[in-house]
Amino acid sequence: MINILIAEDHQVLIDGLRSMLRGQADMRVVGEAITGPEVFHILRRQKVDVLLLDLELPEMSGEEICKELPHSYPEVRPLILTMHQEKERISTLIELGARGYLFKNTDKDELIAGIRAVMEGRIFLAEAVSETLEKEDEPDEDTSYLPKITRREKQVLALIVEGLTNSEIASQLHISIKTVDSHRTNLLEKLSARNTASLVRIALEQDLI
Amino acid sequence: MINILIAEDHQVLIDGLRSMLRGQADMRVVGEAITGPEVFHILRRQKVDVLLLDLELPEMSGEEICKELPHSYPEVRPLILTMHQEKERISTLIELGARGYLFKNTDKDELIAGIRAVMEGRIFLAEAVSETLEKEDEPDEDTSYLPKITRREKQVLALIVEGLTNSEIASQLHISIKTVDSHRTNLLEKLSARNTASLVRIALEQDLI
DNA sequence: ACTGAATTAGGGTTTTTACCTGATGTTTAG
DNA sequence: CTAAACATCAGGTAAAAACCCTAATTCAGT
Repeated sequence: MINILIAEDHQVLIDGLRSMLRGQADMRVVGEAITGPEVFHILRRQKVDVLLLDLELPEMSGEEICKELPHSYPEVRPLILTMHQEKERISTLIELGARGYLFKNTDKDELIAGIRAVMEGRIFLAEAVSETLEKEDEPDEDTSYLPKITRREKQVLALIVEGLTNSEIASQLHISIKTVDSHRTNLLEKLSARNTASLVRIALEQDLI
Repeated sequence: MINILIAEDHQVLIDGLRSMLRGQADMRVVGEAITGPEVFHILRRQKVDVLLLDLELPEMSGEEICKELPHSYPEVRPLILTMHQEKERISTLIELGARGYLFKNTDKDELIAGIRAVMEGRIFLAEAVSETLEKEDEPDEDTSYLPKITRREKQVLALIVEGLTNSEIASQLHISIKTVDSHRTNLLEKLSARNTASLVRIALEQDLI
């Protein structure tokens, strides 16, 4: 018997998952947690094999929960269930101990397959995830690949995003305005930005600060 | 018999809704649409009383669907089902013809009550929505209140964030560079930004685009 | 010790942004 | 209907950013 805990704050989703699992004789939903702390509250008194985990729970992020789990409950296999497909987060979560990654547009078959896979100790990624991750390996052809920003450039970039001018950044870092200008030019080049506006947008979107 | 069409692109949600409606003898799910155009495709050949509508469908926004519905299918009552509670959008959607507004953390009772209410011609708002709307009246206390950005300013802001210069924005919107400059100045003032960089940061942080 | 990247910095020019004052027609909400 | 808010545009100025070229020093890795 596979004991499943659903960690999800939307009742409709919970019902959807329960309904998908209803037909499986060897699977049992042993609880529902709608906040992060509740997950641990239930784990304390209930044997759980697979944790279906929504990443956007109140009070505690999915990352935090995954980070905590291996210490206290190493036998629980977290299976991430999320709305968005950000390739950045996927690898992070797998490193933190997540055993699978599914989207909320998954169907019954994929959900069941995912649960069985993580029970057998394998890592299960939804089809869409695999596609996303594969693209990471290829050195990329024409699409914007991530250029390496240096330490200093990162500092300058952070101050630009905060709204400081070149002269303000110069005095803050005790360097010349011309140097800041150089870093700025290099940042524009590396991030393929046409001006400050797109530079800031890209920095925030790619989480480079 | 109440004929219900589910417009939702996440299979788990669809199953959740179906499962919640299963017990109701007088309700019948007559179809599932996972994109905007599909909604109209099904409406063409199927009598529908209540449309359970997710706002984030592919290919067509919830607003667009609500705007189209009254013309072609005035008998269909749209019941919005969404993740986020943005008070701005709620009133807009009600004006566009939405008959109800529910969140995805709604429970079975509220969903059923909502469907019956809109069938009887009433407007049904989830509890959480009513609370949100009430707060609109209060002029806010000390917290950073949101300055109202006008339609035009929003357009200009979006183009700034995309990295366009004033002259590019001017030709795109068919107005003078000086006018774009005015809008830009007003945006800086309204959002308390000191320059383009902070303007873009604030716009993205506050999700004003 | 050599190499390459990183950091630093200068001069000079053009483009863009920021800010000022003022003005006029249109839209909207009370 | 009427005032307020919005959208439009002008001239002018100063500051900032963007782009050009060049080049010295430092620092890490082979």
